[in-house]
This record gives sequence, structure tokens and C-alpha cells, in this order.
Amino acid sequence: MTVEIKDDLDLQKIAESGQCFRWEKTEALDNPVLYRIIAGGRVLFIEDRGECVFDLSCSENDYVSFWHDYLDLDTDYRKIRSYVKKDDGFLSRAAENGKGIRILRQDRWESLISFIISQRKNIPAIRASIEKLCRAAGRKITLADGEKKWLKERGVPDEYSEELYAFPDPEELYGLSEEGLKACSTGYRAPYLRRTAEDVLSGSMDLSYMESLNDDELLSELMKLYGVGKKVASCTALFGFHRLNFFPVDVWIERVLETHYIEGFPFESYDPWNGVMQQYMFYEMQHS
DNA sequence: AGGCAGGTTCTTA
DNA sequence: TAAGAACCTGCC
Repeated sequence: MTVEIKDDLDLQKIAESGQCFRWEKTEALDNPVLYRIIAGGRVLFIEDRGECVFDLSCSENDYVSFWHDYLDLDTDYRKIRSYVKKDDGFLSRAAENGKGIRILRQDRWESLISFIISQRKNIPAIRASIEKLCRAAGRKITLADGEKKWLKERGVPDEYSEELYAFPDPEELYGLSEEGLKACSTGYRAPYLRRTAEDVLSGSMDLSYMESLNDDELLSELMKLYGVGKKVASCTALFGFHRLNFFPVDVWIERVLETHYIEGFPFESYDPWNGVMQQYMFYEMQHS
């Protein structure tokens, strides 16, 4: 199906933003901007045709019931960008260069596990580790005939639609032994992952209940998990719970703060959108 | 070969 | 409360 999306949406920038790890650029014949997204036990191929037009491999029903929400299309990112203070040179530049980034509405569990894995890893290593984990424990995803036809019409090589695996749920993840987890390049994080799965499975940590907590409560609940410190908890809250005011501070953002905001970053000015500003700043650091 | 990468835990003072 | 060491793994 084809949709017109007038608000910010730059597939490449989102794929490189570091919030998601299962967006893969495909080598289609004609269009250099065709991405494969695996989320929610499904796969979406999305092609940017320019002029705000996007071709999607899914049915209209799947778009309405899942992907529209996943892409957070009801949030106005142009408006959020307009709040950037003109006298803040760095943030103005970052928001301009990062125009097109959105904060996806990703699965809570997947975000939590992904950011536990992310500690002391670079993005390619995180992606590789998650991919192994999905192959080892995730459910296989099969494409409908309509989707296969869609890919064929665009000359997308078969390799992009074969051997696709969903992100493992808590039970599937717990089904892997510690050795099995280590085989997915998770290293010393394997015990963190195992215990987190155990806590979620047993119900002692209830992620859907945590939706009802306020930001401060959510952060401290998440930090109770073994292997989850402030950075991972903030990323989980921002990306997995869509709490757009969280501002995860990693080494890159630390550099931004000590270079451009010696007096401190004006969080009050950007409440409740600090997390979006963080994404622009992170992207700017990665691309300048 | 040794250092470092989207951190967190554990130990020690 | 705060600083420092240790930790898997892969890639310079």
C-alpha cells in the first residue's frame, strides 16, 4: 500500500539513530531507500519514494492496527522541532540535521533487553548480538504471498525475506541457558538477561503495569533489575515506554554537555520533549 | 599487543 | 557517598 506522510520521516536517520537495532537497509534494484523493519513479530518493508510518499509491503489492516502506531505518526515532530531555541546554535544545527528522526513506539520488553545488551558495545556489535539472539530463540516469520510479490516487483533480493526471526519473548529467552545466551555474544550480560527474563516471567516485574507509573517511579522500578543502571533504564523508558521526556546520558551526550552546555542543559525549556532533543544531539554527534 | 566501545556491579575507603 | 577495578567480545 502507499501512504502520504507529511510529518518528519527519514528512514535512514531513524535506522542510524541508535534507538532501534532491527532496521536493515536493503539493496533493491531501483530505490536506495528501502528498509526492512522487524517488530512486533512482523516484518515491514518500506520504501521512500520522495515527496512524502511511502510504499509499504503490509496490508492496510496491518498498517492501521500496527505500523501507523509503531512509527508514531500521530505525534507532530515538526512542531517539536519548532520549540528549539534560536539562540542555541548547537541544538538548532542538530535539529536541522536530525530532521526526520521520530521516536518509534517499540515493544517494552524488546527495548529493555536490547539496551541491557547495548552496554559497552558499539551499534554494529549490538545489532549482531540481537540478531543471533533472535535466530537462537525467536519465532520464525513467514511472508504472505502479497508481500513476496511486493518484494519481487521492486527487485529486492530473496535473502532479505528468508530466515527472519521475531524477537524472543520472556519465555523463549529464558529457554536459553546461560551458555546459549553467551553464544549470542552477550558476554558478561548473560546473567543480567537471564535474571531479567526470570523476573518478568515470575511476575515480580510487571512491564505492562509499569505503564501506569510516572516517570520517576518508572525509572526507579527499571533500575531494580539486575544489570540495569540509569542509562539503560532511561533508554528503556524513552524508547520502550515512549516517555519522551527521558534524556539518556551516554558517553556521546556527556561530550555534548561538557562541550556546549557548561552551564547545564535547559531541561525546563524542553519539557516534555527532552528525549527528542537528546536524539537530535546524539545524531549530530555521530554525523559531524 | 593493548586499548576501547551507547555501563553496571562489586569492592574498598 | 565516591572512586576504581573487573567484566565478555570484537575490532582496530
